[in-house]
Amino acid sequence: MASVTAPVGRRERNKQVKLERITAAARELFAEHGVDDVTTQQIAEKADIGAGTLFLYAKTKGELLLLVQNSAYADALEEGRAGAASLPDVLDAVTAIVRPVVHCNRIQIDNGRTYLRELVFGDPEEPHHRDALTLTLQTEAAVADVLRRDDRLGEREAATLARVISAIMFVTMAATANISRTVDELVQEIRDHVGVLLPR
Amino acid sequence: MASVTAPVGRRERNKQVKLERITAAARELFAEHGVDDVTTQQIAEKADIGAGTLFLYAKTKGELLLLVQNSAYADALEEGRAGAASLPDVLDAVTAIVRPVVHCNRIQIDNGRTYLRELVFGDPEEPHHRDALTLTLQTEAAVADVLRRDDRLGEREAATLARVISAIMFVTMAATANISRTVDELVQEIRDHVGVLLPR
DNA sequence: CAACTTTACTGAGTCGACTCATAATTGAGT
DNA sequence: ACTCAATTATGAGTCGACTCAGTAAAGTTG
Repeated sequence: MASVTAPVGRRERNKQVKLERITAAARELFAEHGVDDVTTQQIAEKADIGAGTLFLYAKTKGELLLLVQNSAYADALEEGRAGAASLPDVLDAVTAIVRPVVHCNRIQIDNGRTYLRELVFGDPEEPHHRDALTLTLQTEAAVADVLRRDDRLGEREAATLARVISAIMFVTMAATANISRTVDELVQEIRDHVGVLLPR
Repeated sequence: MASVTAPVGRRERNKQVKLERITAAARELFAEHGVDDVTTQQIAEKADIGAGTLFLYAKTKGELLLLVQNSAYADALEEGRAGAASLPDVLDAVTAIVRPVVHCNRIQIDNGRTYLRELVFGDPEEPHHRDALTLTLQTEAAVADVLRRDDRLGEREAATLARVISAIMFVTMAATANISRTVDELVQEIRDHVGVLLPR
């Protein structure tokens, strides 16, 4: 998990600890039962905090899901970057980034759907929401890095193509938000589209 | 308003009447106060039915919004088709269809956002949901009809281009779901994109 | 360290979407 | 007209997300 925050007084440290307890509790419960079948009370109980305290760390249950998925997403992106580094073929390398990202949004299909819904329609001013958008851009940047290896692609072409791939990932996941598809099927579908777009 | 249902016994007629009362009540209240500031109780009261009865006509409050917006959407599409018929220029004609459709999803910006959210993430098996998807396809068909006037565009080209325009409308509205933009600004933006795509 | 300010925590309470057991209403069969 | 079996309506009740007034824990100052 990629932590970004800085430590200071006891207050800050306590806050950090609680945030992590909440994240862990929510992640486990969401993964096991699905977002809709977990109450905020249960999460609070598991995290050993008061029911109201939860809402000091995430304004809504939806934001809480963003919080949880973000931490999984950050891990997935790291994994994808590492995998891509050792793959010479550009299409393989892009796929290596795509797979874990798709995977972490499909641990529970309904959770993935709810996550995307929050991402698109939640309040973009909320901190966890901003984090989510940042991760999206970081994914795009990772893809662009891979694309730049192909010297037929200039800086601009790589950036645009990366955004297009990012859009395809998003649309593929959103369009299937209600449908049971395996991660492999989704990844293959995205890979096919990307294959068409890359220079031959 | 484009009604589709057939009349039969008293039972069916009563049902129809109630559905219309509900739709009218919800439409007024949503338009005046916004979806989030209207309770299902208020709607039931205004429609003069029991609180539970509402949920026999729409499984969730979200479905209720689809029900309402669909009837406005159907009107808007009719208006757009009529307007397009008298405009010789293809770009103007497409814009004539686009404008009322965008408009009816922006009467209240939050309603538009909630509508799109339901459309993408709601249960596609629900009847009102299917109606909404049908309207989207009908809009696409109306655009395709206009495009076919240009004889440089074959049947396939017109169909594909119509879908692309439909996608642009959707994405433009979704991407600005959280942002205050006037209808005119959105329409202009869409028109610009379409202008680029049409053959010159 | 005592007095005081600021920040964080708490859980009982609110509010509203949705359910469900019960009661009407309808239409078919006789 | 009179069963009787659907079908439809009802509203009190449930359940859970979120709030808020009161309390506790840091931090700060002299």
